Amino acid sequence: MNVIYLGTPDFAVPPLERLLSSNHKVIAVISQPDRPKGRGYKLISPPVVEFARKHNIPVYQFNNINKETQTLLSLKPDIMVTAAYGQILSKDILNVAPYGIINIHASLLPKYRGPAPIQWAIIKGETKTGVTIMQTAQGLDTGDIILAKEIEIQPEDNSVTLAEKLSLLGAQALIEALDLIEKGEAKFTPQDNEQASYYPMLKKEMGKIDWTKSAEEIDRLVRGLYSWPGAYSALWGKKFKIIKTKINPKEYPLKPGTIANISDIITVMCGKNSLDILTIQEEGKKAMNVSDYLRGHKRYVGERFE
RNA sequence: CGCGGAGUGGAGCAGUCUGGUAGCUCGUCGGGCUCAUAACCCGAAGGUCAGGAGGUUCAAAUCCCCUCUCCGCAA
Repeated sequence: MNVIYLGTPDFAVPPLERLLSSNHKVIAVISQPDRPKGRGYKLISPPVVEFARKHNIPVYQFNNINKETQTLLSLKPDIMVTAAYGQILSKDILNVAPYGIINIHASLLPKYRGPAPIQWAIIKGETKTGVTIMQTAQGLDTGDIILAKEIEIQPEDNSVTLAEKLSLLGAQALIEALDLIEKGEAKFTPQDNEQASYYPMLKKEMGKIDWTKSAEEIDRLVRGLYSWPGAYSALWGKKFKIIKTKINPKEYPLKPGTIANISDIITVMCGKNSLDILTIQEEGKKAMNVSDYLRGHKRYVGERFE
C-alpha cells in the first residue's frame, strides 16, 4: 500500500525505517515544522525529518495539517500512519485515504491515553505496558483497536530505554497491522471506555522531588521523567538533576530529604525507605557518577535537599 | 546575536578577582604493614593549564582579543 507517514520524535523513526523495508511504500513523510531549539535558538528539524531526508522521502512540515486536505489528496495515499505526530487531525483529514488512518500508541489502550503514555506507565508503577495499533478517530486515542503487543517494564527501565523497546515493538506491530488491512483480515475492536484512563502532557514542575514520598515513588519519578523533563532537587544552593537512583530499604531517624549516608553514593531519607543516588547532574555540569562528584566536593551527612 | 555556567595530569575539583612556571581528593605503578583487604604507611610516574608560533607584561592557568567544545536555563 502507498503510505503517508506522520511522525515527529525519535520514537517515530524505527517504525518508519521498518516500513521502508516492507512491502509497503512510503510516498511522503509529514512532520512538525522545524522549531527554534537549544542554546542560541537554532532551528532544529525533527528526527523523523532528518531520517526521511537521508532516505530521499518527500517531506512536508505543515503549520496546520488541517488546511492541507487538498495536498494530501493529491498524493493519493491508500492509508496514512501516525506515530507521535503532534497535531490533532480534523475529520476531513481522517477521510483522505481510502483505508483511513492508523496510529501507533505506546500503551495498552484503553489505558494511558494521552501524549506521554510511556512516562506515565513508569511513574504509576506498571509492571507491563505495550503498543497498540488503532484507528485514528476523533477524540484522543479513542479509535478502534487493530492489535496490541505487550512488554514487561523492567525495574531499571527509564523512559528512554522503554521508549526504545516500544518503538521497535511498534514497528513490528505496524507492519503486521498494515498487512492485515491490505488482506482485508483486520478486525477492529472498540475500546472499553470503562477501563480507559487519560494522562496529560508532562510538565517541568512535575520533576521537583517531594522527599516525603516513598523511595519507590521517587525512584519511579526519576525513571519516568528521564531524560525529559527530569527529576530534580536543590541542595547547596544549586539545582541538581537526579539521573539514576536505587531504592534502599534502610530507614534512618532523619527528616525526609536529609542525607543519611555518603560513600560512593549518596543515600537520602525519604518518606518511606531511603534512596541511593547513583548519578547526578549539577546545573551547568555534565551528568556524572556520584562517586566522581564527591571527589571534588566535600559533602556531609545531615545536609538536606529542599 | 535569548540568559548563564564550564574546559587545569586517568576521574572529580581548587588556583583566576589581588599575574611570579601548578595544588587537593581519588585512581595508577612500586614498596611496606597485615592472616587478609576497597584499610593504613612510604615513594613514583603522569599536566604544551581547550586552541590561537594573538595582545599586554621582566613574567600569564591567571588580564585583553578571537576560535572551538561541553552543559544548565529558556523555548
